[in-house]
Amino acid sequence: MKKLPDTELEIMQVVWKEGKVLSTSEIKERLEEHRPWNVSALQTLLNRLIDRGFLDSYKEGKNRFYEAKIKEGDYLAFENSLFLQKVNANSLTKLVASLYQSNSITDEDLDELAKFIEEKTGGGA
Amino acid sequence: MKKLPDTELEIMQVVWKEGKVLSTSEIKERLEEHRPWNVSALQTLLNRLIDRGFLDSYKEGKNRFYEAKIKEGDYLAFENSLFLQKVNANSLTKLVASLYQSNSITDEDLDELAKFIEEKTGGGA
DNA sequence: AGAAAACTCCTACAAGTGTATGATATAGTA
DNA sequence: TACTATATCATACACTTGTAGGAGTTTTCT
Repeated sequence: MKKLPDTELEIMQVVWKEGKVLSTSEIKERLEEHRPWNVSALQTLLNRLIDRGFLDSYKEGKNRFYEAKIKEGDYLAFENSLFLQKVNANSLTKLVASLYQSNSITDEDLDELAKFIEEKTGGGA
Repeated sequence: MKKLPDTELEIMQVVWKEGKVLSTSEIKERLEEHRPWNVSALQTLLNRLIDRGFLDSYKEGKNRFYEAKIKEGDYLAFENSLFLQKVNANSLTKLVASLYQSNSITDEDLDELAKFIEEKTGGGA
């Protein structure tokens, strides 16, 4: 697997979120909740995602439809793990400390995370 | 600030780690602890880092020396925060859960993180 | 000084990424 | 069928990123 370029990831996030087959214009609509998109540019990116094996597509009449071939969880596992390694020297605490010190996360985020950790490791005593 | 390309980040990590002014060949040596580097390619990247404002340089005789102009912590804050937002929809727990499920981190990593959280929030009761 | 060695600088180029124009195809409608 | 609206497709192009060759400089050594 390879890291997706920013714009292609944006598209995959829409497809993953909807969780079903989408037409080009449906994808465009969802994407435009965030920023304007040129249809042809979108087409190019969709084709690249097919080449990468992230999407499948078929045509029905006038429209082309797309569906995810790679699971969101699988891709996130890949990209998150790569990021931790490349940027934070594989140190989870370093990453969270950096986020906390720069106020990118709040005490509430830490509380929520603490609960998750408790669930995962607390039972093993 | 802008996200650094992979190779430029590799270089900055060496400069940050050493924590002092380094010559081209010193940087090359450190980099080559991981993989081979072509000197000219390295020069190009160093120049790009100067253009971006990440490095300063001066020449002394035959050699050129480089020093960091941006602090590691400042850059990490930027990149970590951006990554959390773009890839994990700003959910810290989602990020950590993904790392844990894919075995990219261990129970020990979670324990260490739990201690960090305790330090930061535990005292505020 | 002259030759050799070490290092830098200029330039180039292929692949990847973001963006868009114009041509073509399909569907609906008078 | 001819017209129109809508969508796709092919192609292109500039900018970014990764990589490297070769010319030019400065130092070193004899």
